[in-house]
Parts: sequence; structure tokens; C-alpha cells
Amino acid sequence: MQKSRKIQEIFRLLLNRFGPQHWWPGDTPFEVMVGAILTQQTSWKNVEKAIRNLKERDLLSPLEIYHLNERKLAEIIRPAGFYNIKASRLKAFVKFFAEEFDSDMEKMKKSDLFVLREKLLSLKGIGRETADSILLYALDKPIFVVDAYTKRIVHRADISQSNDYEEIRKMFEKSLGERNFLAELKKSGIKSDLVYVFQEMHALIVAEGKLYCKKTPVCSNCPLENICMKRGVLQ
DNA sequence: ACCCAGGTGGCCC
DNA sequence: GGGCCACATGGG
Repeated sequence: MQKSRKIQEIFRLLLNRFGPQHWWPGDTPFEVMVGAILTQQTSWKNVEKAIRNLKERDLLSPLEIYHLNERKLAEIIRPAGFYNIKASRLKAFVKFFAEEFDSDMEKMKKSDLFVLREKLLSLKGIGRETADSILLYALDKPIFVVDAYTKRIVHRADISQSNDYEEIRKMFEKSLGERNFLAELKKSGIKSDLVYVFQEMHALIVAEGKLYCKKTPVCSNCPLENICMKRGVLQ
């Protein structure tokens, strides 16, 4: 099977099994951005505790964090792990947000996708996945998020041997953005907006990954079982 | 007592 | 480009 066809098939299989995810968990775009930084190499459960701690103290806002002492911030987000470095990353981010956009989400949203992406990537502690999560889920920009689960699926479903973030991102964007595919979705009564499809695909991959495509895979009953097996062997 | 989680940056080759 | 390490909590 062609790789773009495989990626499209994975979208359908995951959507059929798990249903629409309507992701990212978070009440506001700013909360999504904070969550994106806190969840780096950390389970979402721990991030929830850190975010709850911020909310309880009414500190979950760009200006509150901007003015908060970094050591205190670190203590508050402690359950999220790597708390010293994450406190410094959050401070760097809200500083950028204040200086570049007056801490105004609408101003940030008006920014050009790839210009903004480069600016985010220039910040210490914001790498590709975090930047793209912010762009896709907080700002509704059409960019696909590649994470460890995505790379595992790419390898196990034998879509590509590449481990290159940008290459995999572009491959998913191209495949999920094909006219015929989006038209098929529309015909099946599924929302075919590009941003929505990118958001759902990444969310579905995470949902699947938490259950099946883990570091040590659990393939039995996984909706992608057949696509990852060649002659009964996991790729 | 391990292993793992929705990464990133620094350093080395 | 790839390999290894530090960063740290909480759950299995």
C-alpha cells in the first residue's frame, strides 16, 4: 500500500474505533500553551495536577506567570516533573508573549504560521512538538504535530524508516490534505476542514498510543494491528 | 527495584 | 544527520 494511503487508512481506523476526540484538554488557548510545555516527557495526569495548582491560586494567566517568582512557580508546578527547567521555560514563554504580542491572544493568532513557528522554536525549551502543539491546538493553525507515538506508528506500519521530524510532519500534512481524501471524509459526514483533521489525527494517535502502540507494544485488539503486521511479524 | 510518560538542549562524533 | 545525557514526579 502507498504511504499516503496508509496514513489515510489509519485516520479512518482510529476514528472508527475511538470516535472524535475534540482535543486538546484545556479551557483556554493559554491553558493549552501551558499544558504543551508542561507535558514534555510527562504523563498528562501529572500535568493536570500542576495546572490545578496554578488555577487554585488564580495564577493561570500570562501576566500572573510573568510576574511570579520563578522558584515559586517551580514549586507550584512540581507534580509535572522537571519543574525547575519547566518553570524557566514557562517564564521565557510568557516573556515572549508579553513582548511580542502584549500578552494578547488575538494578536498572536494574526501572526503568520511559519514566521511565528520560527520565533517559538528560537525560545529555549520550545522544540518542534511543543511549538506545533501550540500552533495547532491553541491557535488553530494548519500544522501537524509529530510525537513519539506518531514515529512508532510510522515505523511499525512501515510507512517510512525516517526519524526526521520535519519529513514525517510534511508527509502527514500532504497525505491528510489530499483533495480526494478530504472529499471522501465529507461524503461520509465527517468534518473535512484541514485544521480539524490534523487536530483529530494527532489526538487519535495519542489515544491509540496510550493503549496499544507503546514502547513495548500491545498489538492484540489494536485497530492498527493488521497495518503493522507483515507475515505475522510486527515491523 | 525497576520502567515509563503527548520533549528539549547540550555536547560529541 | 544520529547517539547519549540531564532534567524529576507519579503510576504500574
